[in-house]
Amino acid sequence: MGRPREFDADDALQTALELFWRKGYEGTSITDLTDGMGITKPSLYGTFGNKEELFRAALERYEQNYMAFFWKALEEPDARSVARNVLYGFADAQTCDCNPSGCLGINAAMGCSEAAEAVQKTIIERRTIGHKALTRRFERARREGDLPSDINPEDLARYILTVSQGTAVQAASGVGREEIYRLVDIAMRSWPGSN
Amino acid sequence: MGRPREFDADDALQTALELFWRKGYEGTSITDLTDGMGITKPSLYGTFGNKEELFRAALERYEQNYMAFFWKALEEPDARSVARNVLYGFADAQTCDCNPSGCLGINAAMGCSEAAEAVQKTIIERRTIGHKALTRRFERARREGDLPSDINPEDLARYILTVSQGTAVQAASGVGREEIYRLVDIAMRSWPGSN
DNA sequence: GCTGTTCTATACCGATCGGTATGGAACGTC
DNA sequence: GACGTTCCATACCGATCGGTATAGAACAGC
Repeated sequence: MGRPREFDADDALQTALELFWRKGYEGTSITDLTDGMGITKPSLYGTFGNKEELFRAALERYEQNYMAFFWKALEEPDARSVARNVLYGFADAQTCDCNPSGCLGINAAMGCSEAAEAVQKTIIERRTIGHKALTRRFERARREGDLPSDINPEDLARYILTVSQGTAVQAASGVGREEIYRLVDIAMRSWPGSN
Repeated sequence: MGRPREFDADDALQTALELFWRKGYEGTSITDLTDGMGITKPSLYGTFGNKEELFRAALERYEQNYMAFFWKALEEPDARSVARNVLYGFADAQTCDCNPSGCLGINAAMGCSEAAEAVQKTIIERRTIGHKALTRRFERARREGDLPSDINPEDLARYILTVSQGTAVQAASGVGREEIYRLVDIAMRSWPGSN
């Protein structure tokens, strides 16, 4: 029933995702989106609702397609491997030649006007979810004797994620993968009992 | 000669600095600025040139008034104290109740449109200057036997600055000073010979 | 008090922002 | 082949973007 759409909604969403990733939420205009996706404004609004809904769809796709390593890393047998895989997983995602540099969440949510507060809040919530999951994984490691009992799992998780957010800034400003790898090696030296 | 201006240019610049710090370069509109500074558009343009020049003036003031600790830290006698002072200095600046949260350079330069490319580039250059200065300080420390000779000063400097950029993201998303202090303590454990 | 200069207030500029109304083109169904 | 439905193209909407022209108000020097 009805005329079929002339574009692939999945391809279009992928393009929107990459644009938001590269230029942020407010830095990407509707014209940027329609030009990049190769569709017209009514098609965009008809298919994706509005700019904010499109961004949320892109964010969800981003998490499923590029942040899957994080949840996978939590299944590593020991806490040190979890931390390593998280750090290197972020480093890889942020410096892949086939992706924009840096992190979608950070590029999109920093320094935006009041109009983007809802989007900003959502991204901070997502970060909090990741922090809580990593904290729980480290709590388990401590119960299992995998981490010293004087370690605070919440602080350790925040440290790992903070380094990853820092590498996102580095990557966004053009620092390459090899440099970031070496930096992550140094970060891992802070691991309990490393030296 | 001529009518004297009815506002204090220094106060106005300070207000602009705080607005840019809080909402970024593109996230802060001219109306935000004039409203906050309590002046009209012609006064703003007459005094500061245009938005970009005003931002550059605010950035310079920011570095002089809020980033002075960094250059001071380089004068510490040993490399470990340098690193500690840099990390805690950033943490303090990013989480002071009297300032906006986070870092002006990061809030302003992440995820902006092509229109802000020149500003973005300037901020990245400033970061590079800081990285080079810290690298040279660590090179000196290595020569002085203050750091092991198998340490790469450039990578170590990048690690310290990356953690600080990560804490800027944390602070901007509402994480408090005490949490960031504890995270910095963990980061310092990666220091050569700490454990 | 006049003049020249500098500031401020208002109103305005074209461009772009996110979003939509309208009309015609392309389909599946009957 | 007419019909209802869906999609696309164009043109448009009010609001806001960064920036400015114009005109009057407030001063210093003479």
